Amino acid sequence: MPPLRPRQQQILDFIRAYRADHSYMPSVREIQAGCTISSTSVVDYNVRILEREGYLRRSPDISRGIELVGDEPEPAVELISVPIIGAIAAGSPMPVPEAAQWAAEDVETVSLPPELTPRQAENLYALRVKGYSMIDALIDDGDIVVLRPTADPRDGDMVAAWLKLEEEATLKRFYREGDRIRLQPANVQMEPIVVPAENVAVYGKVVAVIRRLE
Amino acid sequence: MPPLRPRQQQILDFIRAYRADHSYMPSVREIQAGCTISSTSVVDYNVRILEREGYLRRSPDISRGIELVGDEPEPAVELISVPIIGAIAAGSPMPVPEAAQWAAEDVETVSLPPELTPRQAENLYALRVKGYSMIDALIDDGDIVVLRPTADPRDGDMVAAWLKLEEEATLKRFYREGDRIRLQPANVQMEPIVVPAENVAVYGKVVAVIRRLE
DNA sequence: ATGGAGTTGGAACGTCTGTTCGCCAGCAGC
DNA sequence: GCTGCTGGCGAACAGACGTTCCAACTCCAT
Repeated sequence: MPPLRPRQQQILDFIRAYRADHSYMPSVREIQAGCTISSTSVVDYNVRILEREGYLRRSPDISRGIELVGDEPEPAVELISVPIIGAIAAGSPMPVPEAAQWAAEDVETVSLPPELTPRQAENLYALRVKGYSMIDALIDDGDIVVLRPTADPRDGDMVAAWLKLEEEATLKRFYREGDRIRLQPANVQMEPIVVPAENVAVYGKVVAVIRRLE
Repeated sequence: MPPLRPRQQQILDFIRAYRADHSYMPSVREIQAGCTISSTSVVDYNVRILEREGYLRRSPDISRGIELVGDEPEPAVELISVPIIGAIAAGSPMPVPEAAQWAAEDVETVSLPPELTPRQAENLYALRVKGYSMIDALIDDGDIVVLRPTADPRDGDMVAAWLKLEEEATLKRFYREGDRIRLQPANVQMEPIVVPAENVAVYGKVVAVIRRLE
């Protein structure tokens, strides 16, 4: 990465400082005011460079849609315990994660090593896979999948989806295509399925798969 | 704090999940869509209650100006560290585990949680899978396989085998059939291969597979 | 029923905010 | 001189977004 121009460094510093004060991100005009820049276009110009250089990401047309990369507050969490709240299989209803269940003492749990811990490690839960219906996602009978509730999955995310009409749970890669959704098996040899968005409920995003063979 | 209404709990869950996915906060309309609410005013109404009850804070007139109050980390236990001594791919020679390598400081390692630790946990090593040639063992590009050296594998064990003639590494279930060996893909839809015993070198037995998706 | 409190639905208003476009100033190379 | 490049400026546009108002609906005690 080439060294940043003063302006860009100034803007980056401002965003970081702002981030420390609020949990939302600054708007272009707030950056403008904070760095005493006289036009929003200058901010846009430099933020665009910062994005190109990989210092941050932007979501187009979204207010305050800046995301700092490498912003993990990650205070070296050593080992976190994730409850296995049920099983997932094609044709049986999917367990819905509820905070109430997590307090229960009799739930089995699995621990995640640091390498497996996602940046955001809140509200994780795990499911045991029953049967071979997830085999196109490269997931075997007995595997443990670790999930995180997701508000709106991004294209390419591996998600646990419930097909309402078919009454079937499935693990596939998620792609939005207009008002329909393409679910793509992880196994490149297999064909995707495309369904209307209203037929799909996404319960979570797969953050890890664990298979124990001995 | 009084118990939350379902709507409010739903909205709170959505905001938390959303925040796991982005570093900025959801807009009112995104909450609306994500919770399948038919009006933004309903969102506003309930978010107002959540604010009054102290679950979050809002900055008036600011896009995505919601802030969650309170964030917390987690405890820890024990875990063992396994060195990743190389990569495995069809066609490239398989790294041989040597105690000498393990002392090296620059080797990457992966930690195994207690649930993944086999009873016999000595001399474990791990390999990173390159490419899609192990897909019939339900193993994806980038997966980590944890192995234990084995003298004579038992039938049904998943082993890392080196096919001498083909110069190919592979992960398959191991079955002895007289003076030949049947290597059976984990994927039940795929066909086994049968080779003479002298064409197979077994480097280790797979005790766990770890896949990280985020 | 009856009324009121709690909640939802629909729509509109006005502001907030990202984005774009044209223009200008310096500066290096030819 | 001309040209291209970088960086800054100002204004305007279009869409994103918070907010508000009002009608309607549910539920429950009266």
